[in-house]
Amino acid sequence: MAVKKNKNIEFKCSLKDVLDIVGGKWSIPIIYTLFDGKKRFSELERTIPNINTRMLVKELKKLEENRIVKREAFATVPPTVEYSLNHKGMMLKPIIMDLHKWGEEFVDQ
Amino acid sequence: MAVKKNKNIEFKCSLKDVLDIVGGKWSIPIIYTLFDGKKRFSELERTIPNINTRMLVKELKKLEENRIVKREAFATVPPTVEYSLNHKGMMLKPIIMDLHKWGEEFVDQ
DNA sequence: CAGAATCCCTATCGATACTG
DNA sequence: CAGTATCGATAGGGATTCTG
Repeated sequence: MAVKKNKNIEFKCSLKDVLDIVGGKWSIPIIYTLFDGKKRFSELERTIPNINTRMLVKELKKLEENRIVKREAFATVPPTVEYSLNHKGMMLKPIIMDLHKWGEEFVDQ
Repeated sequence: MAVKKNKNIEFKCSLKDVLDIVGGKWSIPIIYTLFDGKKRFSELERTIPNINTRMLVKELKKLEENRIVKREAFATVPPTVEYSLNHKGMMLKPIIMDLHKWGEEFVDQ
C-alpha cells in the first residue's frame, strides 16, 4: 500500500494510512453524523457539537479528497451544498459502531 | 463518561472518549504490535518504525493509565520492563483488524 | 448559505543528550 | 535497558471577520 501524506516509512500494514484519513479530531464525528443520511453544510455545523466553520470545511475537503464523502453543490441563491457518504465511507459504519460499543463497554472500567 | 440523555449525545461522547484513548499517532501502532504478545521496551522501540523514545514512553504511559496495556518491571540489572495488552486492549483486536481490512480494500481506490 | 481569509495559540512531535 | 530532561519545530486547531 502506498504511503501518502506521511513521510514516515509505512507501518507494517496500512493502518497508518487509515489513521491519516480517519484519525483526526473531527473526521469520525462527521462520518458518524452522515450515517444518518445526506446533510447540508449548516446542518452538519449545527449537529456536531463544538466544531467550527474552518474545521468543518477542512475536514469535509479532506474526506472528499479521500472519496469518503460526496459533495453536491446546487446553484441556488443562497447556495445549497449537500454532503453524503459514498460506498467507501459507508463501509466504515460497522467499524465505528464496534468502536463505540468497545467504548461503552470498557472506557469507564 | 458522559451522562446518557439520548442515543445521539451518548454516542458522541463515548466516541470522543474512545478517540482520546486510541486516536493518537502512536497508540494503534503500539497496540497492534502488542497483539503479537508481550514485548520489552526496546523491542517495541525496534519494532515500530520511526517512533522515538519520548513518544513511546508517553504513549505507553497513557495506555497504561487507560488500562489497555499492562506494565511489568523486574528489578534486574540492567532493568527489564515488559508490556502486554490486558483484556480491554485485546478486545480492540477485531476492530483494529477490521480497520486494517477497510484500509486494504478502500484506501487506494 | 457555504465557505475563504486571517491571526494566533498550544499540543504534539522529534532530536538529542543524559542517567540509575 | 528503560527511561528523563530539554529544547526547538510545526501542524492542528480555534475565534473571528468577510464575501459571492
